[in-house]
Amino acid sequence: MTARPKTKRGAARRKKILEAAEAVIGRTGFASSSIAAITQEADTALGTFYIYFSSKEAVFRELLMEMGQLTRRALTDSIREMPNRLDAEREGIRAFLEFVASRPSLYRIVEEARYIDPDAYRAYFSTFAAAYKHRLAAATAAGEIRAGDPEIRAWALMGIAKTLGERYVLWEEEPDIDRVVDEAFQFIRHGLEP
Amino acid sequence: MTARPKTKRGAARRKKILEAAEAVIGRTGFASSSIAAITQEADTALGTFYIYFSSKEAVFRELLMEMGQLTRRALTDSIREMPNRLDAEREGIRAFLEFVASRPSLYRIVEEARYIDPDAYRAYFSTFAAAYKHRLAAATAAGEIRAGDPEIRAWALMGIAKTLGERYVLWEEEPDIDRVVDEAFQFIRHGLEP
DNA sequence: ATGAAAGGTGAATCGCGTATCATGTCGGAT
DNA sequence: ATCCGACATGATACGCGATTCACCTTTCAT
Repeated sequence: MTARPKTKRGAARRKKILEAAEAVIGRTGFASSSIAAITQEADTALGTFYIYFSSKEAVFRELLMEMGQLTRRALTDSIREMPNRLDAEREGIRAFLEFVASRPSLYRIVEEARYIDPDAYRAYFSTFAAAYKHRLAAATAAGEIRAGDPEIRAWALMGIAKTLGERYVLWEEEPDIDRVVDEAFQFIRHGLEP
Repeated sequence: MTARPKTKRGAARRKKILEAAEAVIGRTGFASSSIAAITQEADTALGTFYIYFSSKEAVFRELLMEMGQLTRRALTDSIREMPNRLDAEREGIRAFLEFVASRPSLYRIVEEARYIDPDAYRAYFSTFAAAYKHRLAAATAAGEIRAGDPEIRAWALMGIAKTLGERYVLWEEEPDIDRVVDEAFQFIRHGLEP
């Protein structure tokens, strides 16, 4: 019944399966990732999977959560020291693209969530958007950026990041993140500047 | 062997199945759309499906092509009369959002192509990007917009459109397209203006 | 050292959905 | 009116993969 592991052995095994799931699903997509393939990648018997996860969807959901936490952390860490919104935008994009480069599987998993678990997908991005909107509104009030609907802007900016991440990080053998950040930021800066 | 229809009856039947496929796949996603569900929606026997399509992937690919043509047409039609790039940007976004509103299924199908047929998905957007890039480069040369990498800009702008389409058209009961276009365009205009 | 709980196994079950095919029906050319 | 190719049917074969389960092994508290 998908119990939490109660020994270090169990915890290690669970982790191994979770990592294998990330790798396999990230590589071949959700549909073509069989439990057999995942457990094989984890050097584990098939049945063991069901000790820690109730279904394929369940691991998927857990990976989505993980992605959310990691992305959030990467972004807040990169932004924390920035003196104003525009600098924060630039570093936020950089952090995001670097995160995509470091965990490409997780990026693919998030996008595929739209079809596996639409509610979770919506919640995922709506949460990001809400925080983003809040920051943009504060920056507007502080006069750091031009006035404008902070929600629409938040979604537009997320759209830029998502798409550039896919095109210039996932699709590229050797991503040139600095160049992409610089070019994108020129556009965004003028778009937001007072 | 998936022959082209040779009578009007055949052509009508094929079309009926294609439309049913668009509806069903757009509504429930590719994975959970069985041939049975599609043929049922088309008031057709299951086996008839295979007279016109060799597999589920095959209809999917055809729908993707259709979407490409329709989107292209909608965009070029809306842009044709525009005197400059900035006006074209504004009307291009509007046309895209209106197209999403009118054919939501097709939007979902395109995005799901990433997982069903990755090569086709890449080709799809790369083709758009190439044309877009060309236009942005021309506009730069004409002094209509500030200098900047036209390719990165093209992908960034496509990202904005895709994401706003999803959030403010697909997810909204009664999309307020004008408002979204106005807000997004303010941002884009300043981002590109000389 | 021991036994009970936790962890691990993989063959077998089971449901589902793709694709086939043997058997009709239709339509329009002659 | 007849006939032949085009169309249409739906029961069924078939494969695949998720999930289960009866049984075995390891861990660790006592």
